[in-house]
Amino acid sequence: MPEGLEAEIWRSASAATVGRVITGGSVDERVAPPDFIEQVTGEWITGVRRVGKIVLLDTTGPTIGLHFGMTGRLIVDGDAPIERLQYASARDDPAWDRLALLGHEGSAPMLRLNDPRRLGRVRLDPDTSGFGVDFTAVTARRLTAAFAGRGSAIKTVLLDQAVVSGLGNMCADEVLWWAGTDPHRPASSLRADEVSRLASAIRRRLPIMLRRGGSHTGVLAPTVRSACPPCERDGHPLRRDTLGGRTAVWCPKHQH
DNA sequence: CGGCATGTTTCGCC
DNA sequence: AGGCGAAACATGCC
Repeated sequence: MPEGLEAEIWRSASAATVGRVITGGSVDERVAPPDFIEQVTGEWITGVRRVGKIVLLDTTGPTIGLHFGMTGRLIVDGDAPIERLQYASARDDPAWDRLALLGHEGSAPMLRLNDPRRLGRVRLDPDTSGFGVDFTAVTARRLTAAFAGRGSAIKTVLLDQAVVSGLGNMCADEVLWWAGTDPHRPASSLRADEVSRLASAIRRRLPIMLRRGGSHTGVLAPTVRSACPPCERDGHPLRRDTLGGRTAVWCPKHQH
């Protein structure tokens, strides 16, 4: 579930660490550089940013990049901003901590990356140059340019972080549902009005889901995805297809 | 027990 | 060269 929306929630929560010094910590060396703690200890956190699905902590030393994979979550000052991760464990087992950053001596870690499946990554000075337009800055013009020459399915192209950054599987299905676009359509085949509807769906629906708490709060919420009930818009049964190796949930009646 | 799961990276094939 | 799709990664959960 960690998509751009979750990264945004965690970025926001991480703001509490700005101005603090990193006094030490621990990492799982399978997901972070071995000298990570050494590199950041003694540095101050000067700001927090988000690029796509990555949370960036700027420091007086290197920038810390946090990538959450499929099951990672961030705990700031002992508080998980997103308690229940869909499809991930609801438990908060310290054995799954892949990173812990310590602040004031004697207090709990100011930041913990907890990730059972260990598909997340912790990086120093990550290269963020390859990311496409952020999901918060999508326009019809930018999408049109990005879709040119892309003959693969629009759903797959939306998930390509070099095209639009921050969209994950659930949000991609969600915006296609709202735009009324069949996820199998070749991206380059979308007409101007269809690209425009898609851009509007991304700009209008995602902020609503962000306010509701993340990518699992849409029309195609996890329970809907697994049960495929009648479409909320027109009553036609939703369909599940495998597309680009992932599950696509969509309505064959109103998505063309 | 078998199958499925939100994401990225890698690899082989056109 | 670069787009594309499949496989791999790792592990909890239903």
